[in-house]
Amino acid sequence: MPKKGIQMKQKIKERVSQALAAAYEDGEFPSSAFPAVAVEAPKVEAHGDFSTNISMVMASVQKMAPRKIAEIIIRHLDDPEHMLENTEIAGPGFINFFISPSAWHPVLHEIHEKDAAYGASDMGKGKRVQVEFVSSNPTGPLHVGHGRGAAVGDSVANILSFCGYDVQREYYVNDSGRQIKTLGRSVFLRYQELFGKEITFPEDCYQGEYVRDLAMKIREDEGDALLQKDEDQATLHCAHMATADILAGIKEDLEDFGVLFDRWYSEQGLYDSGKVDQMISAFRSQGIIYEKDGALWFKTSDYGDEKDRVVVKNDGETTYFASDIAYHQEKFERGFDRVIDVWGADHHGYIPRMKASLAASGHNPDQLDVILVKMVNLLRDGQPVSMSTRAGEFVPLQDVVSEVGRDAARFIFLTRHYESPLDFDLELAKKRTNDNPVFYVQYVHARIANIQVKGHERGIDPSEAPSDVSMVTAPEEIELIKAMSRYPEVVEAAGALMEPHRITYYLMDLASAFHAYYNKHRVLTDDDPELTRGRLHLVRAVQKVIRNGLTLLGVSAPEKM
RNA sequence: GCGCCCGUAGCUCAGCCCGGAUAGAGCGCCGGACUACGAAUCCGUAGGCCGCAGGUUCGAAUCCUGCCGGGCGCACCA
Repeated sequence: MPKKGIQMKQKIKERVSQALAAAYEDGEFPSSAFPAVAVEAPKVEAHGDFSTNISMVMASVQKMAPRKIAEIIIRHLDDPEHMLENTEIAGPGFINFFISPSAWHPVLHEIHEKDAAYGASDMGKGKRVQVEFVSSNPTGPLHVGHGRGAAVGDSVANILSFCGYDVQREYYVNDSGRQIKTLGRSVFLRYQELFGKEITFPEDCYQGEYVRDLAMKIREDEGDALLQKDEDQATLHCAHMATADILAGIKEDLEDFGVLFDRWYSEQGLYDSGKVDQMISAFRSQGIIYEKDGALWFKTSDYGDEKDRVVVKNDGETTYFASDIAYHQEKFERGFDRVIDVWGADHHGYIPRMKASLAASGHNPDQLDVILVKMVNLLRDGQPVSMSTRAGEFVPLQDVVSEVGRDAARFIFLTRHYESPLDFDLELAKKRTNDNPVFYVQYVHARIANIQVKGHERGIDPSEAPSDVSMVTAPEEIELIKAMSRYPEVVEAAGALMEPHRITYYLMDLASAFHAYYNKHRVLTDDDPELTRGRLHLVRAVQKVIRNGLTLLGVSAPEKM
C-alpha cells in the first residue's frame, strides 16, 4: 500500500492543531476543549487555497470574538517548510491559507512515483466486500437499462478495490422458478410453429424475436425430436436450452462491455443444495415463518417491514423472496464485511423485507447496501426511442455498444448520479464535440501522448525526469497541479459514497484545466530545454491521473483517437 | 392513501452525506482565437427568490417540519 500522500489539506490541519496547542500553552485560550479542525478548499479563489472556520466554531466555548481567535491562531502558526505564502483573516473569522506555488511541486513527484497507484487509498484495507450487479434473468438479452447497472456496479467495484477493499463481483442467475418455465413454454410454442403447427401465443409469454431464434436453433440441433416428447418434457428441455443459450449471450455482451464477474451464482443451486428448505424449516421452528391461508409467511413486519411476506405460495411454489433470503444468508456466511446489491430503482420496495430477513437471520442489515439505479431514457436526436419490454421492443445493450462504442456507453452511464434518471442520446454519444464528455476527457490523454511523440522527434526523452521543476510556475500550471492533488480525495469520496459519477465529474474538470493550459502554453518550447522538460513532467502527470480515473470507470485511455 | 427518489440558469445536470464567505459545469445564445505540440480545443458576454412556506443557526441549496409538483413502488409477479 502506498504511503500517505502529500495531502496539503492534512498538513494545514496539523499546523492549525499545533497552533491551538501552542496558544493554549501560552495562556491565550481559557479552554483546551478544541473542536476537530475542519479545513476546506473555498469556492472563491480570492479566499485562498484552503480555509478553516475553526475560530467561529470555537467562539462560544472560548467566549472570544472569532476574529480575535483567528488572530491568535495565526500568531502561533509554525511553518518550517515555508509552505504558506500568506495567511489572512477574512469575513466573520475565516482563516484563509495561500499556499506558495513551489509547495505544490512535490505533488508531481508523488504522481510519477506512484503512477498507476496514485489516488489509491487504504480505507478498505482488510475488508471484504461483495458487489452483486446486473443479475438479469436469463429469459432475454440485456437491454440498455442493464447496461447502466453493469457500468455502475463494475465501476463501484473498481473504485472500492482501488480503495483497498478485497472485492468480489457476482452475478446472481435466476435460473429457477416460473419465468424459466414460461421461457420454455414460449420457445416450445415457437418451435412447434416452425413445424407448421397452428399456435396461439399467449400474452404472458416472451414476445421478443429472440424466442424464435432460440426455437430455430433447437430445430437445427435436434430436428423434430421434441415433437415426439410429451409437452412437459419438451417445455423443460426448451427451458434448459434457452436459458443456457441466453446466459451465454449475456456473458458475451458483458465481456464486450468490459465487465467480468468473479462468480456466477445459480439460484437453482440454492434449491439443489437444500439451502432454501433449510432456511424455511429453521425459521419455521423459530416461529418466524408461519402458515396462513395455505401459504407460508415470513414475519418481516417484526423487523421493520410494513407487512409480512409470502415465501411459499399456497400452490407449493416458493417465491423469489425465499431464494433471495437463502442467497443473502449465504453471502453473509461467506464472511463479507459489506454486501452491495445493485438493483433497478423499481425494486426499492424490496429493501425493507431483504433487510428484515437479514436481521431475522442474526446478521447486521446495515452491512447490506443497495444501490438503486434509475431508468435510462434512450433518445435519438432528442427523440425518445421506444423501449417497451412488454411488446418485446427493448433495445439490446449490444446494439447500443456496437453503435456508440464501449467507452462512450460506459462513460455516459456514469455521467449522472445513479439516482437520477438518465437520458442517453445515441447521436450525441457518437459526436466528437464538447457535448460529449467522453472524447473531451480521452482527448487529453491522446494530446499528451502526441506531445511526447513530437518530443521524441526532436530528440527529447519525455520520460526523463527533470532535476527540478522550479521553472513550472505559470498560474495554469499550478492550477493543474492543485487539481491533480485533489484526486485522492475524490477517489475516497467516490468509494465511501459508492458514487462513480464523482470520478466522471472530476475528470471533466481536470480535462478542462488541461485544455486551457494547452491552448495557452507550449509544452515543447523552442528555446528552453529545461522548461520543456519541466512541462513534460507536468503533462505526463496529468496523463497518468486521467488514465487512472478512466480506468476506474472502465473506459480506455487512448494514445490516438 | 402509504413508502422511496427527485425539484438548482432556456435545456441537461453537479454541489446536499459532513451547514460557511460572491451557488458551478456542459449544451444553447451572442462575440472572439489556428503559417506554432491535434480547433475533437480555447477565451469572453449574458443568463439564478437553489419548487414554496416556516424552523434551527452567527451563517441554510445543504439540517428539521409542512405543503406543492413530477417519477417509481405498494402481489400468494419477478
